[in-house]
Amino acid sequence: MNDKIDTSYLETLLGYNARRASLTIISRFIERMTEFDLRPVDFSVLSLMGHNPGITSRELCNSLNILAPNLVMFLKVFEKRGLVARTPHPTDGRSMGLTLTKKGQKLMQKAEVAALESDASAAHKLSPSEQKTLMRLLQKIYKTETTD
Amino acid sequence: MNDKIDTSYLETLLGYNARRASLTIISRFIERMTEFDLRPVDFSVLSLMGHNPGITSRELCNSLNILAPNLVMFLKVFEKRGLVARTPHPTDGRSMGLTLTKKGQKLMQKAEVAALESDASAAHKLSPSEQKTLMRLLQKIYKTETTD
DNA sequence: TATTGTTATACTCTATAACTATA
DNA sequence: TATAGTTATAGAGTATAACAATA
Repeated sequence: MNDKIDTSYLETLLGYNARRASLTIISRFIERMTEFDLRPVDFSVLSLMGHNPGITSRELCNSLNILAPNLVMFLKVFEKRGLVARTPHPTDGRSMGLTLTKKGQKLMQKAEVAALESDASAAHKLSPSEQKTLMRLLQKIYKTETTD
Repeated sequence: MNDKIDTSYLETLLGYNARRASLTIISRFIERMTEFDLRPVDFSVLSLMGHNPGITSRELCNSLNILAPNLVMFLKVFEKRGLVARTPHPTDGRSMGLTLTKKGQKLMQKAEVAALESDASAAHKLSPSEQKTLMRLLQKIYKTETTD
């Protein structure tokens, strides 16, 4: 299609390659998650909640680089869908402890399996050892960064 | 900071790692490009134009996954800044051939050097061979995809 | 009839300022 | 005073529909 267009310079850039690969993986992920009516952010928030029962909004925001005002809306929708329960924090009266409901847990169980399947299909051209290497190198990049 | 939050599951997902790494690299890139008043999209468009003189809007859109209506605005700004010249296409009266002006060329020469520097600094924790491997694996992922 | 480029517009995502209640 | 959560809103980024000019 773009036969005669030379993209060789852009392909020498790490940022270009990372963004293209990231978009490829995520667009596949988005498609896969429509079944559960979850966007990538929704998935991350709910997954973190499932693995960290009682987590607070602030902790979610810090971990996922989400701004507080934006999280509020997400949580409202989750509550309306019956996926999340908010219970008063035992010691801090300002905070709310967030947990998945039974319904939320059942949904995320299936969604997390689907997520791994989506990953596997996006990386199907890579050998298991290449996939491991890729994950390691990616983490090496973003984990060396200060969060803010 | 997020000491007690368990993100281990998310870190097993390729998509999560790719997105986090991609954001790390790109936020650094964005910062570096403020000097030239270029966003990542601007850089990609102008770079592709520099390496493919006479490229058309449609070709840019296809190569970079940009929608035509959005490109129009970018090009207007580029023209106003004196970075891009539009000349009638030799054979197709509908198309316009896009080229960098002298000013655009000088800007992109410096910007492309800065881009490579930004990349290098984002990947400073990776050895040269690791960087090469990372690029290869990323390309393997998005190049196996059909563009549309 | 199909395609390039364009206009206008809508929608989503992300960001900022200001408020409340608790600490 | 500082922080957690909330409200309202603004901005950037991305998407859709419809049109004129040319093929």
